[in-house]
Amino acid sequence: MNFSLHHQDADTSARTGVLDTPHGKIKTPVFMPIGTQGAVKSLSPEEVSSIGSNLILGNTYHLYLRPGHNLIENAGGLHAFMHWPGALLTDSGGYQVFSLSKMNKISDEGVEFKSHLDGSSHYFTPEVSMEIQRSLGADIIMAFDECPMGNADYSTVEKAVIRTTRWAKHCTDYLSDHDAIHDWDQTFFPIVQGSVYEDLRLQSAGALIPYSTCGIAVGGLAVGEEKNAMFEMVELMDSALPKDQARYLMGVGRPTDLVRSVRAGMDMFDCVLPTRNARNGQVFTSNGVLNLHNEKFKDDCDPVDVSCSCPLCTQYSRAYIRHLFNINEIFGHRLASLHNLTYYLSLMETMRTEIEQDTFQDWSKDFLQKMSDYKGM
RNA sequence: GGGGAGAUGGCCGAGCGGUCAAAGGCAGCAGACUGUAAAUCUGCCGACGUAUGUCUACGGAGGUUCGAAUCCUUCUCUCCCCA
Repeated sequence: MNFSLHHQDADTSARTGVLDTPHGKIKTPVFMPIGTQGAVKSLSPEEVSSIGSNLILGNTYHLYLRPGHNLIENAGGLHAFMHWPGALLTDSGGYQVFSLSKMNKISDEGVEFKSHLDGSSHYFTPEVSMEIQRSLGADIIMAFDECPMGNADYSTVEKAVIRTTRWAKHCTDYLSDHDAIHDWDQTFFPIVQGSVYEDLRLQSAGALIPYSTCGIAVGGLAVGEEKNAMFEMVELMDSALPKDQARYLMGVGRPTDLVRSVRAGMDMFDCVLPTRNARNGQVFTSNGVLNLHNEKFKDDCDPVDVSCSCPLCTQYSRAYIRHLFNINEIFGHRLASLHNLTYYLSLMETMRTEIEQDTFQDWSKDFLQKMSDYKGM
């Protein structure tokens, strides 16, 4: 796999590029829909593909617990198992160590955790995470990291940085000793930690760059810290990370977060918001966020967003989608998910175009100015 | 005709002398959601008021009591069993 820069914006750190993966070329900046358990919730792979996505996420922790990575390996890998035609990235399970921390015990070697499904005990080390990700066979595999909460104190974060560095070595050692199982290469991305502490971020980046070949991730953000602190870290990473590698800002975010982060030189994003919020009745539009449950849409025969080309906006009214949510019909979840992903993907496409045309500076300023009037964007 | 059970807020349903404007569920209304334990979670939900509060309420009428959704009388209606 390789990453090539295509165009560097003259006025900001924004850039376009191409990630050339064994399962297709990915234009960056890119937003990756999340398919944690081998499915982008409520949607078929064909639908996800049809709205222009060619890189989605899976999750090591969840797929290991259910249905089990051996099954997926025997099925020919996650691409084949879920019938996904595009490229895949699997997260390592590191985030679950954080989000399910009540059930976990972290040591320098790994994490002992209890399954959230049946309480059974399991043990993840960097090696185990790599072993599972070898089985799953994603094009991009993520380092097993420790992701402290946004309000973690300095010494906790420092420990996490040290552990994450050490674990990155364990990951790459395992990978060099164990070839890919499937017929394509897998590319390893380390994950920078350090929370909102500038020196720890720089320390983490410096220690992890040796382990990255064509991409590196920034983790541990959008986990409860101040938004300004988050962007300070993103900007810090812009200067600290190699220009010729893809930068993946993990778990981010809202539409304005994406624009601000692209301005700061980030190339890859993933977030549950478009799909989760869709299922909860909230859609992102060019004119702000809409809660589809709201009574005010009861008789509203306009499309959700006139400027959107998704199936929801081109074929159905606000009154209809509100009705679907009102009666708790899954078709509503599907349409809203398609819409939100379409919104995100088209936002990325717009940014790519604006960067290529060297109009990104003005465009992004206008966009952020307009969206500042809208809560939730 | 005889015997029995019951009527509670939009609906279902608990409560069986004060701590009851009345549990819980549903429906309704609003909000939250950032590497997905999420089709989840939170708040509101008799009326008026921002609120302390005030008023009206547990089928109707009357009564007992300091106090009644809860006890008594009676009326109306519903359901079940036997003829």
